[in-house]
Amino acid sequence: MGKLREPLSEVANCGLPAALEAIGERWSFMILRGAFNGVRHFEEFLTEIGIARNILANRLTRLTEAGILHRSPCPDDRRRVEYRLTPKGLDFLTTMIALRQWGERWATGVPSNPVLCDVRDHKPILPVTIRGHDDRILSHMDLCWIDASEVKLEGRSSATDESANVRQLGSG
Amino acid sequence: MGKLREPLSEVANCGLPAALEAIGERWSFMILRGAFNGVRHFEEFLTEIGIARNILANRLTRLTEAGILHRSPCPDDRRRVEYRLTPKGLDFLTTMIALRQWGERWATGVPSNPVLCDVRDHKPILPVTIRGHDDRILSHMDLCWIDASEVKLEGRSSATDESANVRQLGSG
DNA sequence: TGCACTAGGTTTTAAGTTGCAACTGAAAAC
DNA sequence: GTTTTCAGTTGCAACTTAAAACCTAGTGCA
Repeated sequence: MGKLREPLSEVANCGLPAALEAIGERWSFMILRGAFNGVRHFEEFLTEIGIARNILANRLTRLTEAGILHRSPCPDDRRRVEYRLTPKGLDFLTTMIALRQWGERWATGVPSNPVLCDVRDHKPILPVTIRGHDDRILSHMDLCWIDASEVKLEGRSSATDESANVRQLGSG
Repeated sequence: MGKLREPLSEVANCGLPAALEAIGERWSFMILRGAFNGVRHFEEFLTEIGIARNILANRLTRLTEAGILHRSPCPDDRRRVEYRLTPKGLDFLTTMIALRQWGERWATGVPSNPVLCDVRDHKPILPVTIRGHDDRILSHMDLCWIDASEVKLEGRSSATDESANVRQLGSG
């Protein structure tokens, strides 16, 4: 298979292009959502998310190649194949929940059911947030880009040293 | 423009399909990344992320229609158009950071520079996580789906009441 | 053993999408 | 008033997607 598509600009070392290369295609999120809900088999994905057969086969192959799903033949029924989330796949949950919550916050009239809860207390989870080193919740106003060579790791905040390589984020 | 694509399965009231309808296309994440980094104009996006002209025009229109970007003509130069993130767009940052961090954690040899930091102390932000009502960090093992009618809102955890509508998440 | 059926794919073909390059039209610069 | 710039649009070829038919190994059952 040839490749017309450019590999989503490698400029600025950033995990985004890499991530999008793995899961950026239509349906990939939905397939992973299925996987998180216990869907494991081809025909099950097929009916669960209403995707075309050939596309599903292709996406499962790609997600497997990307190390997000693990493909293993079932020992008891050798026609069947089991797709399971790898650690990398499981680690994707945070992103998926963040996206889902965003969709719910801004979609019109989505009552959202069932609700994702803590098994311990059966209370809904908090909205996913960005947190500072001190666990403070940060908005885009509180963020900046700093050159890797200049980040303060554990040292005490040495006042407001005006560094050249600090860029504010987002719109003013 | 006709539409062959199905609207990503509305089964299970979930914000994901809604979210993907808005930003699920190739390039949309990259365009938003640009926007968060202060990119505002057509030609700027064009050179910054290496997208085709017609595709960019199409995506900017769609993101604007989805209420994620706001399009306004520049008062000082009436040829120019300014695209800015709306509150909905700004709220997408959490998801983008989560995806980016995931990409960085699992990509091979991405040193990640510059680093996203807290403007206050110049220390790197924490990895984005899922938190319970009590702010505990939760993994997929700690999560379950509960029917909206049965979620505990503020009440004391009434022991481990074995409810019928509780479904464990992810693989066992 | 033979036959129907299932699971998980491929193949085929039409329809839709993407990417490049060339073009447009209005506003600014010179 | 000619050239340049900005933000698009158009035309076309290459590619991807979707739907339906087909394929193949493995099961269930008589």
